[in-house]
Amino acid sequence: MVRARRKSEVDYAAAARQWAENNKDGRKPTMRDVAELAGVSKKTVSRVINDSPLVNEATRKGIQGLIKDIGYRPDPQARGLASRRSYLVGLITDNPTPQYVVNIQHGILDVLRKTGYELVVHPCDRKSDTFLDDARRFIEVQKLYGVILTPSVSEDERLAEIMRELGCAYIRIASIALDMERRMIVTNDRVGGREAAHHLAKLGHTRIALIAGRRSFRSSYERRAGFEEGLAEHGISVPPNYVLQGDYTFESGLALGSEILDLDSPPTAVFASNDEMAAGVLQALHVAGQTPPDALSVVGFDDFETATRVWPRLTTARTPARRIGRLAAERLFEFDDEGNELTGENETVPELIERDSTRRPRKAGSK
Amino acid sequence: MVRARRKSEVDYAAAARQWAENNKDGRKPTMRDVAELAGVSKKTVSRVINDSPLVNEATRKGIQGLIKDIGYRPDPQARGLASRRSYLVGLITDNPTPQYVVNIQHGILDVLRKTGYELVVHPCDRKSDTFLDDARRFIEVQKLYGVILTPSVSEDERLAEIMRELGCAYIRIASIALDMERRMIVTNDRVGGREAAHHLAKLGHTRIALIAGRRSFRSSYERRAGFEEGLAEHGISVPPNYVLQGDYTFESGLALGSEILDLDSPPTAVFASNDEMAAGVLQALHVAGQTPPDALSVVGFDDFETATRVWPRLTTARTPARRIGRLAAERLFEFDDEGNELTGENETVPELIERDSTRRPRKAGSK
DNA sequence: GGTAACATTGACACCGGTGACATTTGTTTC
DNA sequence: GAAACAAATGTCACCGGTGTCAATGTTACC
Repeated sequence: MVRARRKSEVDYAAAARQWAENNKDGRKPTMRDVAELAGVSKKTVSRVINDSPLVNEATRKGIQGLIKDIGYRPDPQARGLASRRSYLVGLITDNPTPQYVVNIQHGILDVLRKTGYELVVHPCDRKSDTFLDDARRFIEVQKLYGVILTPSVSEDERLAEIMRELGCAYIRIASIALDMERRMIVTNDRVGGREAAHHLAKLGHTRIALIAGRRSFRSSYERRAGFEEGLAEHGISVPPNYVLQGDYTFESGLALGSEILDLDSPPTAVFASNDEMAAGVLQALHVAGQTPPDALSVVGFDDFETATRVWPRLTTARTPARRIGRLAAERLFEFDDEGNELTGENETVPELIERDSTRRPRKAGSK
Repeated sequence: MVRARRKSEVDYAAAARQWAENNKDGRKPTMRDVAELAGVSKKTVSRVINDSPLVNEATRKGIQGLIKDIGYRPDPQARGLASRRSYLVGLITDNPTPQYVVNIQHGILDVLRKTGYELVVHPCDRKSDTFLDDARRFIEVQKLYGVILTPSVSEDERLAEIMRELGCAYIRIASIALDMERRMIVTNDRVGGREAAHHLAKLGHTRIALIAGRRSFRSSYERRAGFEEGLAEHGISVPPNYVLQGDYTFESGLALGSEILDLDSPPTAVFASNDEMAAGVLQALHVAGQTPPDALSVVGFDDFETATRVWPRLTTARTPARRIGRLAAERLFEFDDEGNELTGENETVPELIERDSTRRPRKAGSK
């Protein structure tokens, strides 16, 4: 029972003091320093910082204390070089909405901060013909621990294939499950579209237009499908001339907004597939001297900053971007290629936020 | 003259072919592979990839070709470990405006992409009491090549002192020169404030309110000072009850906007120290059922996305964030502790963008 | 022809860790 | 009390480069 004494002549606290004295010049301690002070081999220290179970409890405690006292930090480069990995997480994005990207970043960093990993950002252009090569090089050269992908790059199968080939853990954020569960965070945009539809239907709208998002984004399809499904439940459908093709930019919303106004029999409401386009529609109305929501109810999607900056403030389906980032990062760290159960959530569902950009239609019994 | 032949029996192209054949299993080549194929020592290869002048021209060309052919990429970890540095650039921010941050990031990456360096992002909270320690650890542990600091962390002298102490190159982005020229990118916000003032004065405004930005941001002071200076040139001054203290957030603009409306004798124009607050003021007007710019002219600052999303679109002084990021990164790479001349620009000047949120005041002869 | 000066290259330890495997010590089993 | 085993720790080469300094071959100059 009482063992411990074998070598615990070593007084870790004293060792720490000794270091403080002998190191007036402020050299950063290395693993070797720790090992010498503790009277053990580097390997044992290595085991301690890597939480190996093969270490005596007393030794572990002592070394941990020593490490703390002298402020030792393992060098990620050296660690990475020896173990052929790195302590970097990549974020590959090509999303046009800055607010989305920043929120995702914050969410990821919420998790990374506790881990000692760092986030390397990598915006890219999916249309560039060097896109795949660039991404591969990035991942390979940096030996990334893992990568988080946002729409629309997250939807690129060729990229996913590369990740697999390189054996790099990755999490894809997308609006449907494109991959094995452990590799996905799904933002259920379809539900968001449905909610938006219900909202407008309940208000009494029947003549409803739809502005679709950029074709290369799967969310564009999901949001639309959800919306049409939702309307269908109320026996409403969107006629072809009420379906407009946008690209998720404010400018497209602006242009399409005025197109809507010019229609022979304009709708009483529009669902724009994101806030930026919804903001564009609102602006088109203003430019035309009309007053939303009286002239036209507008529903957006995302609830990023823009939604509350415009007037009237947007009714919109919220995409909890920061939370999505957090989930993605958490999942990355419990990433598991052995196929064990994963614990965390992996789906977010948009919540409809009702604000001022929607109201009952005029004709259908507005007050 | 004709030497070259000494050892150039080595056929680099053949060596490359040989590699392709013997490496069916797709191992990543290392410097050693290159060296062996080229029939030289690792050190010589090292010299080639580091552009050392101590290499024979023919040898250099040959090795460069070989490197390209077999797709060799030096390992940044190994390189960094040996030379006690890294190929990472840090971006430390605490700016509340996502659009600013993303644009700065893009600007930096525009430059980094050509270099092989990667960008590690590090938002922080200047008010946290571990802020300085966290930053120090980040820089020290990652051995950052350099760091770019944005307002307001860029204005923290204690942080700058740490950077110097760690011998880490850094660039501070701020609205005045707080440091040696080679360490600064100055965004001349004062001029922006002045331009805004001239604009309003020329329109005929005399009763002008001012919403100041967050006190902890130097830009807040500069924008205000510039604005007041500009007005002074027209013999106008801002009375104390027209000066309101905001914090650069939309919400503060919203709240202060309604305060302005409640004033006994309201101004005919407001200068909000950034677009977010200006957007808040516009919204306050809308909420109160008033119509800008007739009711009140509003000038913002920054010209980020928000400026064009709101209605009326903001007249504002543009902060070229992406360009600022670019300049900062360029400067970082020509950073020079020897005090040689620096070539690049290190100041940006805001440009006033006139849009729809300003017009002549009613009383003073509006049409 | 001898040698100094240069241009070019190489040898080798080392950066700070980890992996694979060996060793030591204490405990159990029979 | 020897064998067998488990727990705890150590040894040593190696990850893929760079720094330092020495070695080599050439050319220049007297």
